[in-house]
Amino acid sequence: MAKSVRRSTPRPYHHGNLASALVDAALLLLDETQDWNFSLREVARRASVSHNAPYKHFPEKRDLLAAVAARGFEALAESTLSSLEGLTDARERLLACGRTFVARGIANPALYRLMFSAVLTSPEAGRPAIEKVAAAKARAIMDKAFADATQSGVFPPSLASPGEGAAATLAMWSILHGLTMLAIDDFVGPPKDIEALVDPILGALLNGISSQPPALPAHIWIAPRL
Amino acid sequence: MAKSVRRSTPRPYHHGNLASALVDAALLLLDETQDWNFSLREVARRASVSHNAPYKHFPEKRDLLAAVAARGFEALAESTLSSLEGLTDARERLLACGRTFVARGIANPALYRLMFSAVLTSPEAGRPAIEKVAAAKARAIMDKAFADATQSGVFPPSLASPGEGAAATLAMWSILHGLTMLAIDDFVGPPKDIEALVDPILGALLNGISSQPPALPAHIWIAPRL
DNA sequence: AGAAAAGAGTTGACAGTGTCAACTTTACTG
DNA sequence: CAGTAAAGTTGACACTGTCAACTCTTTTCT
Repeated sequence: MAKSVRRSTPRPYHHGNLASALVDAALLLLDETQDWNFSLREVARRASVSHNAPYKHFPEKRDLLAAVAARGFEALAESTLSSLEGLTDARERLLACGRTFVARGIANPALYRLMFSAVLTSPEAGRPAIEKVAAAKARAIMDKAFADATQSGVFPPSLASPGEGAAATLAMWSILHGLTMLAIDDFVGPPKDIEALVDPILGALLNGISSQPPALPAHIWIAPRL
Repeated sequence: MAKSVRRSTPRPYHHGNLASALVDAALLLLDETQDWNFSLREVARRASVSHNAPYKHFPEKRDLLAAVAARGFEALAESTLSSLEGLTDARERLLACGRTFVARGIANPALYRLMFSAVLTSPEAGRPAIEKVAAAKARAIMDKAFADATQSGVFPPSLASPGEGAAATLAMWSILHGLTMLAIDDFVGPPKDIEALVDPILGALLNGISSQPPALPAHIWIAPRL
């Protein structure tokens, strides 16, 4: 803790990099309280800085939370990728995506809730940029798995069209998100058993999609606002 | 506003019934701010009572919110029932349930979010009783529609077994909840178009379920903790 | 009936919050 | 090496949820 200690990363300013230390502290508090109603001041306390220091890095509390959510999406992307390692069957890969998605949510409910919550969304600017790019990264992985599955014949070729493809991925996205939410918000349980349900449930959806793809009413456009 | 005015409902105490007036005010605030971070004091102000009057009816802010959520579930149950009127085809009825479910969520995002949120859940007591019974009422409607569909041959008879039936309804429940959440949290849109996607998406799931019902891993038990 | 108890609402207080403004210290720039 | 901008601090403000003590009204009990 001595000030003379040299770090491998050069610390450009007073603290080193407060910003990421604050995110760390917030991540911890989020896990402890399972709620993002903790005070900015408490976060500052944990980082051993004054109650106003955070404002030099995050204009509002919301911005800190957005940075936390971004971390969550990055972690999700990483886990998903590593869960895909070694799997070659396209359908297997889709199921693996689903399993890690739900598992991560159940492992850290408050973080998951925050990531998909709209507390972050400001009326005029929408979702903060930092979160958008992190979320897009995570989303791209699943979209790719889906596209691969289409190409390798798991789904009918019509799903390669942007419209039908979007509807199908939205369906998958929805069922996973819904299942996770219901589990972490205590509407069904116990959580570990819910995880085991991803395969059969997502499996049923995939079957339904391949036998009769969700037909998009013409002219409808689904905006993936990530 | 004079005190001498006689109401049809006898007002037993000072205000009439503050409790429900508070819920009304909170419902309004919820809709205005799209967030339940409004202050209890503001609710009291709107009901023209002192900042501490609410505590005579709700021990904590959480309890007021629970009452608000309960109202939401009751409204949902009512809408669902009325959307079912005149529909006889079992599959049509299931789709109608889905449509109203999503539509209600999109029509009042903050209320929907509150209803399914875990802010209300206290660590020891779980979800407040008042919300549980209201939610159970709403849930029972969809469960019944599902059971009817099984009985009238939309799904294979194995879905009449408690296990498979539970998994299947959970799948439906999940895809609707997930779709609604993604829509109201601004991950996909525009909302009106998402509503139009309920039929094709839920339809695909129903197809998948009937062609190959989600098989429950033995011994797994899904607790519908409503 | 009247007295006593309970219910409903009020006033005042307390610690704690998010954020603003003004200040000091440090690090980097020309 | 001076000067400026970034990073962090101190103090203040209005506001919050909740507790305790008080008052007024309604109900209940003899």
